[in-house]
Amino acid sequence: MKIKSKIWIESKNGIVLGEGRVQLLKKIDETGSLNKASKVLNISYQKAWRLLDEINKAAEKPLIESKIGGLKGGGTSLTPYGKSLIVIFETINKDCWKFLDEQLKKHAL
Amino acid sequence: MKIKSKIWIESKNGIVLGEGRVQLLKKIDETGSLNKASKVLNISYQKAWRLLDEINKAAEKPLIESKIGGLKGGGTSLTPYGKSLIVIFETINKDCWKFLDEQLKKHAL
DNA sequence: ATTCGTTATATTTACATAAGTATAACGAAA
DNA sequence: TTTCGTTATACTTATGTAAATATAACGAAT
Repeated sequence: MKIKSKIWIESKNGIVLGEGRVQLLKKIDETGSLNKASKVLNISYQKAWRLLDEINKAAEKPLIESKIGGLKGGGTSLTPYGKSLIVIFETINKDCWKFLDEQLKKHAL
Repeated sequence: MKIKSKIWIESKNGIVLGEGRVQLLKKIDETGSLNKASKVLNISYQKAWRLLDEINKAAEKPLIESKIGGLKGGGTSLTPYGKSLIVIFETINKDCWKFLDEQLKKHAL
């Protein structure tokens, strides 16, 4: 018997961060490109783009910046706000898992 | 900005309890019947039955007891173990929500 | 102007999950 | 033994979500 959880952060305009979105943003930060990030994560570019679009619509301040065109075609990068939000999300997520494991033990399951 | 979560309890044989399963079990406890519970919850009997089947396969000890036939056609009821598990689940779930709200405040979001 | 790799978007197709339909099995009581 | 409301199960049909396909837009450098 084990306890599992999923957490997400949302505003009145939709979901800002969940596990999948954080994973995507981290890969964008690593690669500098939404296109490359989607390939590494093995999801379609369209799905990745839609996720980013939803994040943008839900967030109060921009988490990412996109550039279109140019020699390298463009690219996507994280804002300092975006980076800090990711760290906070992952911290809370880990702490939540720890909390739940403790609760399960406490109730003797 | 608010933080949300879903938790569930699983064994090596599948998911024992989640929010939907707990809701179903509680309605079974109220009505004494899987059929009635499914109608109250506005889900098909087949879906409700499948959920119960998965619970039975996943659980180490039975959470429910079913009777087929008889004057009233039969019925489904919760075992003491099932009832206690529901209480534990709901307690942990509420405590988890509280914990997450605190974490969000702590990180100033 | 052309090239290039990217972002941005619409449209179609596939698939997994839920819903709907149908039917058998059961057993206590009249 | 017939009736009744239930559990149990298979099979078909929708439906919503993801994937696939296609294409436009962009702009720095050559």
